[in-house]
Amino acid sequence: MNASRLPAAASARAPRADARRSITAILDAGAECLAADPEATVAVIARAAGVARATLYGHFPARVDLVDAVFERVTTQADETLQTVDVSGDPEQALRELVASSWRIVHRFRAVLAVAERELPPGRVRKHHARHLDRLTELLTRGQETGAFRTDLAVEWLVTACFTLMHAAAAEVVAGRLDDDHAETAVVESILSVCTPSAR
Amino acid sequence: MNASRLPAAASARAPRADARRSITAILDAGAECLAADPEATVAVIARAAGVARATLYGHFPARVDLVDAVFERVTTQADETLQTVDVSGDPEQALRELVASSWRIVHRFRAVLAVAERELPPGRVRKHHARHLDRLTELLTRGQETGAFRTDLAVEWLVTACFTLMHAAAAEVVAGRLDDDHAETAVVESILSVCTPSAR
DNA sequence: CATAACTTGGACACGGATGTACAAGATTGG
DNA sequence: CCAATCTTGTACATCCGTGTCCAAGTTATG
Repeated sequence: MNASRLPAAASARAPRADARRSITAILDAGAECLAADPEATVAVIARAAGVARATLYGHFPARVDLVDAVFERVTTQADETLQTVDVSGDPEQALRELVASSWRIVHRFRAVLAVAERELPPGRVRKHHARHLDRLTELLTRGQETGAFRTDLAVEWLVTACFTLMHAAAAEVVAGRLDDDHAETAVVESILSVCTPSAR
Repeated sequence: MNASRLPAAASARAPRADARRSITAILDAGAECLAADPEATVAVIARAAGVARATLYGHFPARVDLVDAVFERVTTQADETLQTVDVSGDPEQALRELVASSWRIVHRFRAVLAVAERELPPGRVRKHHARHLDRLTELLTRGQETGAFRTDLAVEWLVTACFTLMHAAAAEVVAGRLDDDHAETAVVESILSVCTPSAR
């Protein structure tokens, strides 16, 4: 379905500089557009990328392929950013820092996650997301073992709670009901409260 | 657009028993279908209601009208259920009970909320939702005054956190990553941890 | 610079959802 | 029982997004 005029996937070799430029433009625009509107049209994304629709279809045979590529790219970039956070020290402090670094990213691409969840084959999402889940899971588990975090709730739930609260904080900022500074305090403190053993 | 053959909105007076039956059937099916799939088609909903598509359009001139009506109905029913919860006693205990009663409802209709948020004019959602927000806000405020709940975070944020955690728990149950009992414990305990002053 | 690789714009087929329009039949309610 | 009210099936007009196909123009690259 795509081997005639335009190089897609892993057909021949050495894509031209030309093509590479288009591809990254499309991927960038894709991330942007899908983040703003999960139902963004292929046509819209192409226009935003400053490229003809036909060109886009040349590189991504179907919408699904585009979404998948965008999703992969976004998660990869996020991963690179988050790898700079040191999570090996004091669990509580590490969680503070990880959350502070994560919540804006989590937010910026929540919509991309949503579209991926809806349009990609089952499992694909979790696979790409694994790194992030794992990082948090590991930290929380370690914290549970050292007694820094509560053990009466399952790690999986704690992970979910963390992500959820980050999303919520970000959404509130977008809605204008919370400013950046307060949001960061709120999300960090709330998450700590949830993960920490209650002294009540 | 709808005054010729079928009675819509508030046209003439006294709709026939016949019609009232259809309407409630449609509303029920609408809630059901939209809860299962936010993108449920008008045709699907009509079929589920055991009614012809034309009949549905007779009562709800456009998809939007249907969604609005379903949303209103759902929030109203939820409100009736939640009014049975006594929130005048000990704040902590009251919050426990309110959350326990709420999260299943929140869950059952989270998708309806989603569709309403996407298809209804801005503001419409918050208006219908006001009762629920208010109830929680009131309780939390009272608790802050009596010292039962933390005051270092704004009530608005605490409200958001509560709703968010309920949604999350519901979503986990749906995804099969959490069973009902554990979910209830998790959501109640987590919310309490967030709202309660930290003794750390 | 010549050739292969890439882009472009527009036309088109297709499917699915929305909303309109009727004419004929079934119910209801006074 | 009769007239107004409802329902139904079906057909149709529209719009919109996806994906395909080309022929002609551009651009990169050995």
